[in-house]
Amino acid sequence: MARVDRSLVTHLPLFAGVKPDDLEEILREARSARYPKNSAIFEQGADAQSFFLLLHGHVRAAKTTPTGEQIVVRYVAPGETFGLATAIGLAHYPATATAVDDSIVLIWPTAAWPRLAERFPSLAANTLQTVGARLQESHTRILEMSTQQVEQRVAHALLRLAKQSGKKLDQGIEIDFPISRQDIAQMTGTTLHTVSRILSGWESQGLVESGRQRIILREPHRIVVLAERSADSGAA
Amino acid sequence: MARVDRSLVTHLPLFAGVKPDDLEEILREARSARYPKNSAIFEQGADAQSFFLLLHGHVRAAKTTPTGEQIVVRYVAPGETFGLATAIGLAHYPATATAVDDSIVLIWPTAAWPRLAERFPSLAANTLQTVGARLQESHTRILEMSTQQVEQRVAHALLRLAKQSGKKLDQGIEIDFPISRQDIAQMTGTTLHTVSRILSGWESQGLVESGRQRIILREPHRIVVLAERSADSGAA
DNA sequence: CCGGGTATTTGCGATAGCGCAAAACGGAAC
DNA sequence: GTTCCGTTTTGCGCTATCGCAAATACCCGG
Repeated sequence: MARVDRSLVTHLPLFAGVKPDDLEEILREARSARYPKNSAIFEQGADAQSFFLLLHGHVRAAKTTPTGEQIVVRYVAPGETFGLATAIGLAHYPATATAVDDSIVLIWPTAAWPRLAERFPSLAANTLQTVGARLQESHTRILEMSTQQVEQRVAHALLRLAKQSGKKLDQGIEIDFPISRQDIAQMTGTTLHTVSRILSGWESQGLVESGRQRIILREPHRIVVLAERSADSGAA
Repeated sequence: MARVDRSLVTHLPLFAGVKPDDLEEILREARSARYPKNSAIFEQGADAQSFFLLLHGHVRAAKTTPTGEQIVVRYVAPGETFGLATAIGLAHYPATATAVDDSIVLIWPTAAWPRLAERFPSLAANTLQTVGARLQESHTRILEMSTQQVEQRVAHALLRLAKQSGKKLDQGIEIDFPISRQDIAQMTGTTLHTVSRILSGWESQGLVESGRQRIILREPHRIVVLAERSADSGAA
């Protein structure tokens, strides 16, 4: 099996506090794979046979209801893990993972987790921290959905995406992977129609520039203001 | 310091796979305390100086926005941990914890966590699992808020409370701690008014019996049906 | 360069649920 | 028993947002 280039992963928070030799040992158990744009990595409900570290590209994790509605749980950026079902004690994946761009991942077999976690406490501790961070994010999202209107929620969602996966351009910050109105709707608990209306409005005010699966934040600061403004404060 | 009675905690999932001697060592680092009904255990934003295991009673974890709106993050039942800020790498509590009933807790100092986690991998693994389970619950809640109407969400919330903290009575299942319409609103992303209207409706159909901070599910099965029914299927 | 399919925009009517306000109720303290 | 305060109930108008439908616009493959 091809050796993984350590320089890509050494400085990830996931491996903070792991000694180089130990890291070597951890990486020896992984293989790497490439997923082309729009290909499925795993399906909700399938046996959790592996867990993943994204090296390159972007992955969308989405959860589907029995009746077919979907929500986007999160977008995975390079350097982040996903598919940790095993680590948190699930036999099946709770969501579906899809590459939204050509992506390269490291893959560990589920069976390797217990040994790795016991042998490398830093790895377990780091994983606990990332899962905890995701829990915080979920709570924040619940708080927003409970207390804010759609426009604010969309603003927050885009700002978060920009921070996580934004590419700085002269004209502003571009979300660095293809994302549709529908995706944003599924991140914010609304419909693609409403998202479209909101972005149209922003576009006419020069706040964003957007097109087919593409969004550029032209005036991030003014969007921050939008995101934080309380329900009443009206517009012109 | 008073020795903690092992029989109360031995069989908790948190300590699964921990040897009796080790458990003894873990418990030696804890002290216990009693919080009377409606007393604060810690405040959102405060230094995370301790983490907790609830032995008896019920605790509400709630998150507040800068503008003062609150949501209930969860209710803690006996045997569950809370205030794990440290374990997930936070220096400050992300929510406020309040005893909703006279409660007894075990308290470990934050500083004890890193050593315990490293020394007892089972403890770390179990904690990762509980945090993971909470993450799943949060995602479920987000999914519900995104796809269901208020009545279904309230139904789900009550069923979950009944499962977690229900007391079986002849007449049905009673939520075993004081809980107001406002609390339920804050768990489901709606207002106390709407919750009140919904419960009034259910009461007149004999589904529930409720009063001041008290709810009995008289016909859990019919509430399950309500919870699962899709948006359209109308009522009489 | 030309389809065909997907994504986006936009209009318009319907409505679930909010927000405000006021009244009724229930419990606890004295 | 009475008072006081927090909780619950209920009425009513309002509106943010949905849901449906139709028209564009855009991109990709051939």
